[in-house]
Amino acid sequence: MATEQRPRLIVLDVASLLHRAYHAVPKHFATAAGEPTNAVFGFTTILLRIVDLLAPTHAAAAFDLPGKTFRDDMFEEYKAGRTETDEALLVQFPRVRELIDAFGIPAYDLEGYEADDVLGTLAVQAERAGFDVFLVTGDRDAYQLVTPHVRVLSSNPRTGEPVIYDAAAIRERWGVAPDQVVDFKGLVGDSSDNIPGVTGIGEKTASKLLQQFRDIDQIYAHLDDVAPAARRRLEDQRDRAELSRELARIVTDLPVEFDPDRTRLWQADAEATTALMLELQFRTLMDRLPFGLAEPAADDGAPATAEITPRIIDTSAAADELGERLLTVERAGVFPLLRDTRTGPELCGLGVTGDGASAYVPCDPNDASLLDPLREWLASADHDKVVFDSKLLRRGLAGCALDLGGVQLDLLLAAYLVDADATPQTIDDLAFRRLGETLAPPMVDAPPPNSFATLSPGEIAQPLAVRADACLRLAPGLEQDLDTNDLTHILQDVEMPLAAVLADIESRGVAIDVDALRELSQAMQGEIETLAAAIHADAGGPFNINSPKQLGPVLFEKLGLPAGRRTKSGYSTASGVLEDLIDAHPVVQRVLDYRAVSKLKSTYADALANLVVHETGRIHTSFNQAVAATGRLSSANPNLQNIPIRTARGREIRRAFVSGADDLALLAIDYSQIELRVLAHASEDEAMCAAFQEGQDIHAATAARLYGVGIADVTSDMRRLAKTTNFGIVYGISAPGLAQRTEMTFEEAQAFIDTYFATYPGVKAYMDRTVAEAHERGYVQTMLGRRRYLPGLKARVFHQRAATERVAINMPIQGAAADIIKIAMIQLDQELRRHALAARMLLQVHDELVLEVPRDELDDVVRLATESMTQAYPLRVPVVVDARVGANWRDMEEL
DNA sequence: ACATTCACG
DNA sequence: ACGTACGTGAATGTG
Repeated sequence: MATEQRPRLIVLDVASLLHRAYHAVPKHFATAAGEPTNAVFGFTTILLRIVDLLAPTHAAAAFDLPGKTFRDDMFEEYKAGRTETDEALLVQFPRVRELIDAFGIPAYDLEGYEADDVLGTLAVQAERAGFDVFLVTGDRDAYQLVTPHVRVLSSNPRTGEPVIYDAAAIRERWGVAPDQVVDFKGLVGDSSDNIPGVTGIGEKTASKLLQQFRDIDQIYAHLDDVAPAARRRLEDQRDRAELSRELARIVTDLPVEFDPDRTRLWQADAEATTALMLELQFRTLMDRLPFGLAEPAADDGAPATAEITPRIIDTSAAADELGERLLTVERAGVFPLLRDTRTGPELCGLGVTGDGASAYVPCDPNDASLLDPLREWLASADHDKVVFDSKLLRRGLAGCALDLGGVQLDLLLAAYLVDADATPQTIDDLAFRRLGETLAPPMVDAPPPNSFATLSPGEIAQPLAVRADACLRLAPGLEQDLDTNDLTHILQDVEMPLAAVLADIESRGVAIDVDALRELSQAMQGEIETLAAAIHADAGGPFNINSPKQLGPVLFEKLGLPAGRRTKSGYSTASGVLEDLIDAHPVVQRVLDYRAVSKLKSTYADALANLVVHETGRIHTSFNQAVAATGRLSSANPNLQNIPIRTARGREIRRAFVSGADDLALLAIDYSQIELRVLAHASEDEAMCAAFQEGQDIHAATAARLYGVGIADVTSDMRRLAKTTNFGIVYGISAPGLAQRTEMTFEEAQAFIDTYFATYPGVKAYMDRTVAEAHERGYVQTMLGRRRYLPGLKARVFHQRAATERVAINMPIQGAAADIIKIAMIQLDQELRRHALAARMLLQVHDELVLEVPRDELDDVVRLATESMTQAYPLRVPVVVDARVGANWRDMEEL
């Protein structure tokens, strides 16, 4: 049975879109005359994207009118507490209205009502008239309007990617049906509209209640069946719940009339549009309008992007043909569609562009047979590929047992090297910044694992091909920038090879003893409850110990402890502050203990256990190679670079990091004082170099010199102060900073630093030189040439400038240490393979590598790892590492 | 979304 | 003359 294609209407919540655009587009977008245009520009871009995405036949725009609405009469506080809208945004409202008029999109509004109500009314009428409706708004109230033919189009606030909400998507997000959305909001409230809701009831509880009882009235009819905590709150706040529900309810029977003729696309006024686009100086956008303009731009703008029509590879014959063709292509852009799983990214499809042609190869993660004919080309070192984020692509391909060779340029890593403080999150980001283009159609999310949703090849082929093509177009500019700044060798010899090593490390994962974690968690829970009870007794009543806002008044008002530091929002209760008050009241120690145990339980014991892949007992972190401005790696999901070590209780967590089998051991090798050794090398300070060359304990040697005593007469206090100062030096020391961290006064700290510089004059000279050079060039660099730009050096506010100067001192040292361990990792990986050893790296923690090693390989691996780490970048002082071995990451023996 | 706190190097 | 050192990520509470 042929179903007739329904006409498709989009209804724009203009204010909501404009707000979103205002915050998404850089503020420097303005006309030559200085009129801000960033929001209007962003709005237009979003509109064009939506039109590309949905191909609507009709469009309408909904506006709010200034003045009171019926909701203000219901509730005085409605939308109170909103911050004033920026002037720079306000002036763009009339502009966007002009634009919409010029596009021929009719505007709907009604005094006393909000855009939401207009949206709702139009949706109801249009659906009745046989339309498919998409409500374009960031306002989640609109979910209540969803029906089989009415959907809401929002965007992911983080990525900006469009998301279509139908009944299933709402259920997935909130666990309720569209007609329960008002009840949901009634319980949860909405801070942006100042809808109160029931305090103490959040999304989780509301969702559970509504699944059980359908709506608020039913909940109140069956209060006896509600858990006591929630019941008390519901009983106390019945009025608020009911009022909130009514505030959230959208009116759908306003006296406005949906007109299918007036809303038909496109009835643009070509002349008015052209004039407006010229006035707003939107030259690049003019080419992208889906309708003709009155006259071509006077001077030619950027050439319109060639139409990209990827061939969809859906048979093995087509795949064979593509595989052969690619072997004749010199350079190709490759862009994958990936989805996140607990084991890592999973490949769902591949876009390839090269030699003026493009293709899309779908890939079922369980059956990658269509990619098989591409195996040779993918692996070939002789066929250049340009990609964005090669580590992610490698991991996706590895899941399909495919290798990647010939990565000639990784755009993410290139952009990171060119300016680490402005690293793009996505290729869309990079294209926007470097080409001034908004890539269209937008990238789509892969369907989540275990979902029945699938993407049709038609939906994804174009977005992937466009991005594969963008890779090729972005390459020359970045190659030029790398070359100009002498960064090419770091990319080729360090970052890109490291990406391959990291992909391997991440895929392998690290074994976790889940039972150990669960036991720890239980013990901690008991401790937390005991401590909480004692703290509440001390305080004379219950309160949330986790809330600094509640804890502050309890300690400093109710119990009258001497108040110390303040934060923006009240008393500081940071551990440093509380530690000074330990003797003032027994509750203080309990709070500190409570904090410590809660932290361990929630951040480590529970979080890690939840991320273990059951089938393998392992956990897979992601090392981010392009976030830290100094060149360091970072680790996330989970962060395995901040596993506790400093306290005995914290170290328990490390017991759960184990080798994957009895015949394997964990080997941890860490650099000894690598940053100070780098400092000694870079500064060529004679005394510091000598101390290292003689193999002295650097902190003790420093103390001996500072206090003018023999190294044998250094007390532990002297050594401790010297150690703090040595660290401080690397951070770009300041007297207040040192005083803060020691018992010294400001004056003593200043004198101490002066003595330090007299002791190590080469260090002082190096620091002065570094800062002077930074001011001259506007950037600092590591020994390898990795750069960091420091615009903050020009700050006129002293403390901002001083802070940037500390960054200038720290980055070359921290960054060089990062460079060194990166080189070591690449070399060690090669050595392990060259010697056909099964040992592999598992983790990098800035100055430490953790490996999993067959016990019979231990001797060889310790030798190779030590060699790789100490010889990675020879310094004029010895580079020293310490090795430890054990069955877990806590109980290790020195070698 | 932002602030506070705290885990690591 | 900054209640602060440099670099990260995560959990929690709150607007």
